[in-house]
Amino acid sequence: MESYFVEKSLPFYDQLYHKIKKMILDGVFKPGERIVESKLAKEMNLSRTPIREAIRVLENEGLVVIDEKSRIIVYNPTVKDVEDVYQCRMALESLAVKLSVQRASDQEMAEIEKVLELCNNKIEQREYDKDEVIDLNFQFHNLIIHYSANDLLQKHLNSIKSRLHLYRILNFQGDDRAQIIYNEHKKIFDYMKEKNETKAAEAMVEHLNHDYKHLIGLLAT
Amino acid sequence: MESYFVEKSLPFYDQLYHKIKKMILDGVFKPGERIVESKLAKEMNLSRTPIREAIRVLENEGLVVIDEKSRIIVYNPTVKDVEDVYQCRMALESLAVKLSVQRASDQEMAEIEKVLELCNNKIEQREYDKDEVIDLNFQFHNLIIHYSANDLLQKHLNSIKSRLHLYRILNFQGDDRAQIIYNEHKKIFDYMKEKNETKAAEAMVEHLNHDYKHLIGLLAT
DNA sequence: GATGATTTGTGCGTATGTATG
DNA sequence: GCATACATACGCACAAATCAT
Repeated sequence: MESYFVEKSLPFYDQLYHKIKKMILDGVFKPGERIVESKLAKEMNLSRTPIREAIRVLENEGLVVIDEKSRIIVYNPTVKDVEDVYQCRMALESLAVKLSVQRASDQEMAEIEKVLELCNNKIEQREYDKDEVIDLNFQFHNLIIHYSANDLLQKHLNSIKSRLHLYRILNFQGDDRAQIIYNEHKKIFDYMKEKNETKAAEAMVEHLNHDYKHLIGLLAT
Repeated sequence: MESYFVEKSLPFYDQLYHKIKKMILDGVFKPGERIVESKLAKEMNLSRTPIREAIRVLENEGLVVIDEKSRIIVYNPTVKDVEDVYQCRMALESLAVKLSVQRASDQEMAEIEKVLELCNNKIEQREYDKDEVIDLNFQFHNLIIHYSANDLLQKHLNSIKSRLHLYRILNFQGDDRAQIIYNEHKKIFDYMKEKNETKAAEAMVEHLNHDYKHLIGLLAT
């Protein structure tokens, strides 16, 4: 009978945290835009209390900022912020790769490889769905982070990923880097397979550095 | 007249966040202990509303955990957590050192050096105040982090520092490592002065690794 | 500016769930 | 199992600050 239990739904403040976060990352609320508690409350059919709790969490994560007049503003990154984020990302994701090399099982490695293969298959088609490729690339990074088996590392990288998502909303119009990215991912993975964590980490840093340069290029326009 | 303005005091939820955090880090609330909103509210002479908002932030930072019955529990680290934290700390503080080498002005470098000297002076006395030395060591790390001039990095390291503080409460009885720590700090700083960021970062990782080993040793007992 | 409408900060009441006896 | 005492989740009310007219 145990499998028939009913999930107790999460408290509103928790659900709201995820929901508002998603709205920001999906661009429903745009960077620099104001969020009004009372309006949100009305739209969601809830009181302001759980909404305020969710906002405090988003504030702590840096996804919203409280201005000097207590208004809630969606975080609006500066170019310096992008640099800061990428420096941290390189430090943390290169750690993630090293740990994954040490800790990922054969099966887990096979999973990462499968994502790479799928990505390669997509790219080889003349007409492929860009979003699918983006998603596979995202998965590649996520799997490595996940198999690093370091909860705190995952948490920090999660908050970094949120910010990256925001940058995408701000500027996303990729010229076609799918092939380049695939090659770089492949290189990282090959070193991982050889259990060469140093080289794998270096390849990751190099990859992220290209990504950074590319992003900065877009932001300059 | 402009310099005579009166500071607008921070909202309660914000003050409470700092206050409750301090109480946890000072050991007023001990790891594993329960915190009861309504009691806190009574003690502080406030309603539960701003307290709840502060708790949500502390929860997000991992300093308190909400258990399956919605109770607030002070975070109680496991040995695995210590490993996780130190891995992240090494990745991030070695980045901090590298950035500081690139970015710290001569004056800022002199400030770090002064902290080191003060520390050395203290140690050379037969009878010195341990807490003062601990504080100076803390300052050494803090200055390096600060002069890295990367806001996000500082934020992540701040949350890591909170956790380290908790470990101290759990187990703090240092056998005397003051001299060893000073030597390691000196080594890091000497490389910084030579603008050798790679060596400085390596020395930092080595230093933190010793720290980690030491802490694990204490936790084992 | 003065006035009414918003919006935020905070207190409080209540329902629901949990522990205790 | 029931009754009582707490705790938490949430809605609601009101004051102070801010905004708009």
